[in-house]
Amino acid sequence: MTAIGFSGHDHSACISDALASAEARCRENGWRLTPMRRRVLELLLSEHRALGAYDLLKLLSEEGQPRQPPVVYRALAFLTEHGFAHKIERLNSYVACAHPGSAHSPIFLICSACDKVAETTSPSGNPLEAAAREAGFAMEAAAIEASGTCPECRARQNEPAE
Amino acid sequence: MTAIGFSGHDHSACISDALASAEARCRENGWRLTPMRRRVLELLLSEHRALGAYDLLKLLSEEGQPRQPPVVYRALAFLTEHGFAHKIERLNSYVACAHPGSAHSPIFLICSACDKVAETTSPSGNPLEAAAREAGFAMEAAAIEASGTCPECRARQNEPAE
DNA sequence: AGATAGGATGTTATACTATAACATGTCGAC
DNA sequence: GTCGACATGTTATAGTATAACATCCTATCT
Repeated sequence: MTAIGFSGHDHSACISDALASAEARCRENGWRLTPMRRRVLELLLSEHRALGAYDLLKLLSEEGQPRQPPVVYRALAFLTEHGFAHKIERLNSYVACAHPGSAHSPIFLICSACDKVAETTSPSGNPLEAAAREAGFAMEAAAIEASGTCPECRARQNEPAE
Repeated sequence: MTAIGFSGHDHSACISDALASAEARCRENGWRLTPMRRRVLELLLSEHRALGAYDLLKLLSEEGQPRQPPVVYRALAFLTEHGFAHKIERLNSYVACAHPGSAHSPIFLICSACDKVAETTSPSGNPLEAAAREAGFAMEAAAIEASGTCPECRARQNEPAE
């Protein structure tokens, strides 16, 4: 599995796939992908970037009636609960899931230069499992977040030109 | 390296070791472990539990003059910057570092039943490194946090008695 | 069609987390 | 002893999140 987010993918397909997958999974499970929830997911999908709840709120407000925080928090709760989005704790913000449908313990690579967030998974099984087992700890959920510089921003820094 | 925090260690030694280590490292590096900073570290060390900034603020206030948020946030900034404490992003709170002195990318095991936090490290090198390298990502910092149930709380749940 | 029950959204208010900005104090180097 | 650097005190405010209650929508049963 490879990191999705920094470059080299057809992003419009990425969006439509994710939406189609979300619709299918909701239909199968009897969840309701309401217009509000769908719209928030679309906004999150529009870029591989983490958006804060209040960023989303602003975008939603610009589209019509003013919205209140609970509206977007509720949509985010639905999306994260069912694996359509993830919260990036370090940024207090949210990204669409890049691997919808598959159960996974994601690893996020957060570029501090351009704010893009790539989602990948551990190549060699989940390392936490080993650490948790050793400690006798029953793991339920995990968040792995790394900050750094993405390939594109590194290239940009090396040929700074001006 | 084993997980420190859930049980089976001499906690008073744990506290005095950490304080001594912090003092030594500050002396070596010319950092100032002021009374305020030292006190916040002591409070964090008093249990292997994550404390919020406002919890600390309350404890400090009870000890004397009322304190304002920046006081504790500044102490926390100093402690985290120099590796004496870590922030637990999922909880918006802070723990004393259980492995002071050694450079490390910690893994936190957070018990959702008793709120204790154990700090351990990956047994087999850092898995993020591999994922990051594969993505061409230059990693600077990482946070690995797992939620679940600690051994003691699991035992308690299994023999619930009454 | 009407009644009803569950869940989704609207709305107000407020709690919790964090920092900006500026004043004041402390301590060591010169 | 004064100067500069750093630490702390203080006020105000920004940013993140949720409680609580009202309303509405939709699916189902009769």
